[in-house]
Amino acid sequence: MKTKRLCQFQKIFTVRLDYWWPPRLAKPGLSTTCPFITRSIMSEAEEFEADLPEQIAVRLAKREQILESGEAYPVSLPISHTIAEVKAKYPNLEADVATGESVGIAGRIMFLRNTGKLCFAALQAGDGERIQAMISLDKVGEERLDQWKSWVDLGDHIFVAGEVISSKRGELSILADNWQMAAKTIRPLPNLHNELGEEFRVRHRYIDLIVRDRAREVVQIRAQVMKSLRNTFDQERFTEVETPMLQTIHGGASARPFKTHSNAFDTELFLRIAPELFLKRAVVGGIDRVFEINRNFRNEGADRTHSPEFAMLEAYQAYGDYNSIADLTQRLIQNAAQDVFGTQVVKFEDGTENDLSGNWPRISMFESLSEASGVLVTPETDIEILKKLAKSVDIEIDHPLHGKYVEELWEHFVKAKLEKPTFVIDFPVDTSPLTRNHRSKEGVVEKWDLYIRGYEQATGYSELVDPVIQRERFIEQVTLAAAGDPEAMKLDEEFLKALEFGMPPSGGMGMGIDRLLMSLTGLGIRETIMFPLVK
RNA sequence: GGGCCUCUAGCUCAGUUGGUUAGAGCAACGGACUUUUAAUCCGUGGGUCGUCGGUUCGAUCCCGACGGGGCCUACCA
Repeated sequence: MKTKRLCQFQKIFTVRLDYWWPPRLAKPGLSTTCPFITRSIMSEAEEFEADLPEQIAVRLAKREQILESGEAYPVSLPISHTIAEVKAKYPNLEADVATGESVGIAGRIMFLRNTGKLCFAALQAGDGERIQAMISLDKVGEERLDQWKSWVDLGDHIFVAGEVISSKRGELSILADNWQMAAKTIRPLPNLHNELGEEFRVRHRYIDLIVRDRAREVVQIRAQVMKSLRNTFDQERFTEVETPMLQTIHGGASARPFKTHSNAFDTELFLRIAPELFLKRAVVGGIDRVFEINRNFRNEGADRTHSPEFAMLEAYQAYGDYNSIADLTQRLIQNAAQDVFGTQVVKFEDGTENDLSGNWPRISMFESLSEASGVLVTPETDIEILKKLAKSVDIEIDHPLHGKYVEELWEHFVKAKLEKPTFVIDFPVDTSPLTRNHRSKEGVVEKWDLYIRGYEQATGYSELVDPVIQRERFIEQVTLAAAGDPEAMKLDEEFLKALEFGMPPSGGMGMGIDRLLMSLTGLGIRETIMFPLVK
């Protein structure tokens, strides 16, 4: 596929050189009276490479013809109204009415019907609004009508000036006094009557955006969700910052990083897997309520819920804890649903609903696991008992950490049964190196994961701010790394130094924006990201 | 990483149990049409059947490798 595309591209390139380099002489058969009619598109197209895809050769030929008598890509056009403005001004015209108002509009041709002396075209603006243009012999004259018929293709950007009327069929239209090419297209739009395949849509998102309303909607929804999140943070007096994406030590999460190299510093750099350690430095510095929405990069598998680069939200609140930050998270999501959809019960395309309203339950990881499995599981439970339990339900775990077993077992026994948004609270200590020990329970930390529709949506902590314990936890991680766990964190001395200058007690949270969009729309991650990475 | 499936025209897809010339709709080209909405009518062109190799008298079809894509599984705060 790739090589085929490349070949086509090279062909076009070759054709262009061929055209521009030896200055082209006047065409044979060029008539002084009516050049556009006497030279057929086909004979023009035959001058191009024979194996160039036919429709592209034809359109390149049309482009040349247009350029000979004017502009195919004019720099500006006398546009007086958007399509939406014209439609808003005349919402209910009777059939066959002339308004007397002249406008100039532009749009992409999405429908084209050329008949003998009257041509119709549906022009579409970027926002998807459409209006009909009518090109008639008595308004534009024979020459311009013939040019319209031979030069204009589906997909072209066209400017039309004329009176706003309604057609005999009652459709709001511009009856053109004049028309002009706004941008000639070289490639044909795909067949608009069939659904495009998923792969085609992802690889050609710009076409998807042209032809599919929902694709445009998702882009708008995403923008509105971002705006709503920032509004909520603003209301709660949080400050937005941006922290390094290129880091000398990757930390703040356990994931395999992308590596790169700085020539200037002659040093290995990592694309960040999380902004956490820098945002905490900001809190140390006195930015008490801080958040960042930006990209994280993880060099791991990609599937319906994972993308190698993904938008991440992290927020830290001084003098908050994992309860206050859970409350904040709930408000962020509920406000987003309310702001964007006007309801906290969002509806998906397949008819299912996602009820985000009310106060979300908080369940304990150990208690819910004990209940679901019928085996009492606590931080003191012998790891051999956990191994036996895992074996009894065919879960294979090969990991030295007690907490890893607890989490895996919890996912097996409880996760799938969660329907409403739920905070799962109080995680094992040994898998949460950046989290404060629970204020009253032994062996667990003040951490929650938020699950919505079975996906992990967000996570929150009472942040570990004791620099001595933090150092111990890091050393444990480094020991794990030495033992071959590639995801274990590296010791970040600069971060520890910052903590030693005193970080106030804080709550912190992280949430995947793409997954939030999934929860709000029911779409897969490759639909919520406009241009997802494809090979 | 493991398993299964898939790749045919610009797009969506048929089809060939291995056989002369690979089809449809839309799109394109030529023609007719002053109210079309996937118009209609007449005519025409367009394909290295993902790539390379093997089996065969003969391969788009069978086999293998490679490449693209998908699904399941594993990994993934």
